[in-house]
Amino acid sequence: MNNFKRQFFKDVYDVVELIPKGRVTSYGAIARYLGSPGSARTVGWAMNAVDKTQNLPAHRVVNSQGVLSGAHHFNIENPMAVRLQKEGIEVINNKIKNFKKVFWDPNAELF
DNA sequence: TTGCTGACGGAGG
DNA sequence: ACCTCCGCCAGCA
Repeated sequence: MNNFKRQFFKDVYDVVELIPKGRVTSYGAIARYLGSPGSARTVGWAMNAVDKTQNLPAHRVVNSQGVLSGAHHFNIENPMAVRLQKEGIEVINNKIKNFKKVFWDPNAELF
């Protein structure tokens, strides 16, 4: 059980690392890919636990609406929105424009 | 153990 | 487009 949790976290990080530059995915998509469609919040929790120590593109993970719901967890000097815009993603009012186009679904791209 | 919180998601109104 | 409610799973006091 405890081992399962470890694996779940590890898988989350692995999937996040696989997100291509200029693309984004959602917490729910990751959770679903890992076989726990109801664990979207846990995915967010995992991100919060790792972003301080690891170098993970957590800015490429948003909610299902394309909103940067976790932007306030990033360093003010290096905001989530700016990081995304540097990768060519349009962010307007804390929300990703053309979300469907830049959306990267691990369930479809991976297998 | 209980209850509250939260980087969520979907269904309704 | 906006707001609410409910289900979900860990962490924490």
